[in-house]
Order: sequence, then C-alpha cells, then structure tokens
Amino acid sequence: MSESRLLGEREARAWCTYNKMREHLAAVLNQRLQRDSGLSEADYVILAALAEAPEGRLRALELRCQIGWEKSRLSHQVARMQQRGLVRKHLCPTDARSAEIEITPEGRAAIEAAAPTHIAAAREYFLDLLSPEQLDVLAEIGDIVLGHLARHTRPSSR
Amino acid sequence: MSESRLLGEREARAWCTYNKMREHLAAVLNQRLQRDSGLSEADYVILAALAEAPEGRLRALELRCQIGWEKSRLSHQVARMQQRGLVRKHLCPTDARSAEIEITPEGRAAIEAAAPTHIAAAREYFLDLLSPEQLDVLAEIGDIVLGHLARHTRPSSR
DNA sequence: TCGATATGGTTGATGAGTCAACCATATCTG
DNA sequence: CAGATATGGTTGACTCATCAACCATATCGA
Repeated sequence: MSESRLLGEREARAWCTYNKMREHLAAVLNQRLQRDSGLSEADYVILAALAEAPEGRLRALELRCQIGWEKSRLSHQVARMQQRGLVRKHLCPTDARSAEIEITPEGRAAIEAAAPTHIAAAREYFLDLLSPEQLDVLAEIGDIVLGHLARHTRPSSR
Repeated sequence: MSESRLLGEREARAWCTYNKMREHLAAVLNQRLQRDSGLSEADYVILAALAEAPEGRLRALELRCQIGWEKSRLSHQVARMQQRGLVRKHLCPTDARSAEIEITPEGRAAIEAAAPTHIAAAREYFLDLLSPEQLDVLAEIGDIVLGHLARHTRPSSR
C-alpha cells in the first residue's frame, strides 16, 4: 500500500491491521447475524435501542442521537423495517414534525432471539481472544478517538 | 444495549466503544476522501493496489487476494471504475477465464493526488492521537483477530 | 403578529456490498 | 480422450448508506 511510504513503520502496521480486522470482522459477524436471525446489523441496532426504551418507543430524533445516525439513513431503514413488520411509526403529539418509532411484538421477538447468538459470535471472533489488558487499551483508544471526533466534527448535522 | 446484560462490564465497554469508533471514524474518513479527491474507500483500495503493482496491472484473482474481496464485489467495482476511466480490463493470455486489471494514467493521477491527504486524515483522526504503546497493542489485537479468522473461516470461497 | 429561518423528517438518485445463479474455460479422472 | 468437476469471472436482484433537494411545522425577531 502507498501507506508504507507515507507512514512510519509502527503507524503503517497499526493502520493496516486495524483496517483489515475491521473489514473482515464486520463481514463475518454480519453474515452470521443474517444467516442465524435474518437481521442485518442495521436492523439489530435499531431493534436493540427500541427494545430497551420505555414502552418500546422512541422519537426518531432521540433514536438518531442514541445510535448516531444521519437522518435519511434512519428514515430509509425504518421504512424497510416497517414493511417487514418489525417496527411501526406514529405521529408525535407534542411536535407535529416529529415521528415516534415503536417496536412491534414481532420486532421484539426477533431481537430477543437474535441477541444471544450475536453476542456469542462477538465473543467467539473477538472478545474472547483478547486479554483484559487488551480490552482496556481498546476501550481507551475508542474513547480517545470518539472524544476527538466529537470535538472536531459537526454534531451530526448531516 | 442488550449487550450490557450478556457481557461483562469490561467486554461491554470494549465492544461498545470499538463499534462506535469504527463506524464514526470510517464515516468521517470516507466523507473527507470523497470530498477532497472524489474517490470512495473502495476506489482507493483498488487504485492503491494497482499503483504499486509492476506495470500497474494485476490479474483479478491476485488483486482479490491482496485486498481480500469477494469476487462479485470486485467485478462490480471494477465495472464502475472502468466506466469512469480509472481502470481498464484486458484478457489474460495465459488463462482465458481470467481478466487483467490495469490502472489508467487518470487512475494513477487520482490516487497520487488522493494519498497524501487521505493519510493525513488518518493521522489527524486516529494515528496521531495514540501513543506508540497503544498503536502496538492495536496491531497486536488485529493480528490475533485476523489469525483466528483465517483459521476459522473459509479462505474467501464466498 | 408576520415573515424569515431553523428543525424534523421524507424522497429520489446513486454508489456500494452480498447472495445466488450463471457462463466459459481449465483441470482432473476414468 | 471424454465427461465430470473445479475455477475465474459476470450478472441481476436486493439491501444499505449518503447526498441533495424538498416539505411541513416550529421558533425567533422585528
């Protein structure tokens, strides 16, 4: 990669393996989730958030903030999920512009069936392979990077 | 997240921040690459690989192995890139089934213009924020996970 | 109170990734 | 050598993600 010439030895190595890991790991986990439960990562994230909200419903804006998604992304995804009966949309009484998203019983069943195996896969391919120290460093890295992003990019105005 | 109940404190934290970091970081880097250079990550990966191949060309299979892509993914991507004049396809003399992909002068110009700013962004949002020790641990983690994936999934038969 | 602007969300177009089915050529085996 | 099988690649259908344009309602300020 042209990385090699523009980065130091150490940086190049970290960057390269990070990228490969990220891509391969996501591919495998997505694949298994889809195969085992018929859900995509996107479905999973939304259902997980709704499932533990009180009443199983959230205003779209609140949901977007929790999962950090762009608004059109959520809109499209919810439309597809509503089509499949995983989720329902309601008008919001306090703000006529807003929408409330509610998980359906089918949606709840789907996420409850999916979660254990999905988490197990995350363990199998990732978490169980790492030492406590490695897990801590990873979390540390995540916090640093997320903190920097929060400070140096627009809130999610996108 | 339902993660919280199925994972220990430490695992949940690592898993959660890793996922958030992964998503946000990729979004920002993609966005900047697109804005600054008119290339997607996918374009970038392919052009980078071709640019440092001898003669600027590789057999499709060789390219796939280097970047670890599924075959239809490469096929689609190359088709789009050929459309834009970044890349050209040739028949392979030694194996009539195979195709050779060659970077065009436009493609070379594009990657050479894109690389420095892309790497700079990777530094700015990621590499420069981390200590040498953190970079090493990250690379270590990557190797462990990739090694496990290599041993426990089909080579890429997908 | 009214007009400008901001905000929450939708829509359509397009690029990207995956899967399954497929086609052609190579290779292997009897 | 012939037929079966394996391999390299393409295609079409579909889901996802992003962008820009848009619509309706809220809110702000003169």
